[in-house]
Amino acid sequence: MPDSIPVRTRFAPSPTGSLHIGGLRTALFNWLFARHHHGQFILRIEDTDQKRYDPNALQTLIEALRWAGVDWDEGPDIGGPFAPYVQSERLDLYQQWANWLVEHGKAYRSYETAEELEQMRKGQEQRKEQPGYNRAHRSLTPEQRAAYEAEGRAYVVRFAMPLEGQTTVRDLVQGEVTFDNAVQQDMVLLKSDGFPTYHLAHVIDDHLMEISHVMRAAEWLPSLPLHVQLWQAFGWKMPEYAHLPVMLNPNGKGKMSKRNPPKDARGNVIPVLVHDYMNAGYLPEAMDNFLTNIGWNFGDEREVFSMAEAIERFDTDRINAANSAFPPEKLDWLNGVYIRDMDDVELARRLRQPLEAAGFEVNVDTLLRVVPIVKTRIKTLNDVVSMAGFFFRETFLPAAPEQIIQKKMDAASTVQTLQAAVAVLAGIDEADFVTQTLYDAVQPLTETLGISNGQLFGALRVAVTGQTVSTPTFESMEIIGKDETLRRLKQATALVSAKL
RNA sequence: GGCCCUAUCGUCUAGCGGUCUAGGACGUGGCCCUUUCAAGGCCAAAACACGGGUUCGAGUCCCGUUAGGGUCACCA
Repeated sequence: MPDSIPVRTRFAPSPTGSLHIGGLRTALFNWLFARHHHGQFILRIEDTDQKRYDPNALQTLIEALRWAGVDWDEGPDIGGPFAPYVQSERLDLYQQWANWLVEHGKAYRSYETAEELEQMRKGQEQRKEQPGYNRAHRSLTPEQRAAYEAEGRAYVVRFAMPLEGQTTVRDLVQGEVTFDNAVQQDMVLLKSDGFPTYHLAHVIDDHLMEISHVMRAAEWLPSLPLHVQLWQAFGWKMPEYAHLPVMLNPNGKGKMSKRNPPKDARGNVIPVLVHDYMNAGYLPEAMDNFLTNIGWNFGDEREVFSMAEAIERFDTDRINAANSAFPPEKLDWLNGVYIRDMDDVELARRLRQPLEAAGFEVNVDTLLRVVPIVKTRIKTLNDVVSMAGFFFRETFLPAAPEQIIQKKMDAASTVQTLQAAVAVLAGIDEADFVTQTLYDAVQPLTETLGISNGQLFGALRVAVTGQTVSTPTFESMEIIGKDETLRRLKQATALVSAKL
């Protein structure tokens, strides 16, 4: 289904730090939309605020997007027909068009100093007036202007917003939105340092880069009338706008932000940056699926789907206009789903990193054998460390004797149990040291010892793994091997004996 | 406070006038399985904010109220 106008969307973050989780969702939606319509997705860097510029941010940003599997057709790293894709390298363009607006009476130079503006705001506050620029320099006489110029004053270029009438836009998500022009501000388009503000830069770039659809967070909705008027002032064809619902804190109070860190139901801090999720062991597949499900719905009552499937049916008509709270439990659940569904070899590959980061030397053969018994037990990749890290520990860390002793047992009965198990296990050939054989050999001991499976297996499990919460007993023994299993059981016997 | 947006289970959502005694998912509770922890299976509790209209008929359309959110910079 060929579209009449080629779809071109963009993600235009400002490089002020690592990518915000909400930013990733915005990127994802733009990307999904472009891919669905067989169009292009562009990455553009909006570094027009010199005060907030972070030189490492671009790299981090790219890293996060790549991690999530978002790819772009044009961007600062790969160039493209409308390069450069970094706004600080396009300054002359913005200045040129700002001048054009001034020359055509659509904008004007404003010479107030920061202090003067501060004064004005204070006055407004005292008089309990609505804050905003008073348009003092909107109609300066040529003489006044010349005087300020002669003074050598710096100036900003402000947009001359229409003073009456209304601005109505049909937003793809929000529907028809109408604003009174009279309450709008004469916003700054070009700052005194020669850099453009977002308002000016995005309109010029979206025009020049032939962007067809602007999908951005609903936080931008209040400045939409300004943008619409800017498009009209330039006489350019406006792209479609789609304002995405804002992602709110898990409790629904306020949007997710770095200041004011969100918390989950138990009071744990919820990370806001994509890198935090990367480091916490979340899978990009799960993260993408999760984020795509907030504010958009796959349909058919399906919640688990790949990005390839999402691309097939992604469109703006299923985007919800209502804001939504960030559901952290759902992310954990989804991540678990993806871990369980993953091929063992692939999962092993991904488990390696967190294991090594925890200081373990990873034996790949062992890891491959461990994967099947951990995959249903972990929610994040990092969970493997606490659940199965012991398989890779250089020297075994035995559990405390109290932990080896099971419910309704004492040191004496535990020692008796461990010794009985050692006797049985010692008689099994190394080649037969596999789960089922071990189970069949050991289980009958419950009869002779008069204890339950739970007591028997529990004692052995804690003795052999060193953990009260761990992978299952016999599976773990098989991986650990006969010699080491026996050694650990004897060590545990000694440990508990000391309690007699 | 002004302006704008939104309003279905605790949460993410389905629902686009009759098929809604409102569906799915997460979470929660219970049961089963069980060797810890999970996973898995089964079951349960849980919502159309309120008030007016429109209509034969409203969760679905309109208005108001209330509530929540966003935004009011030479930041994006």
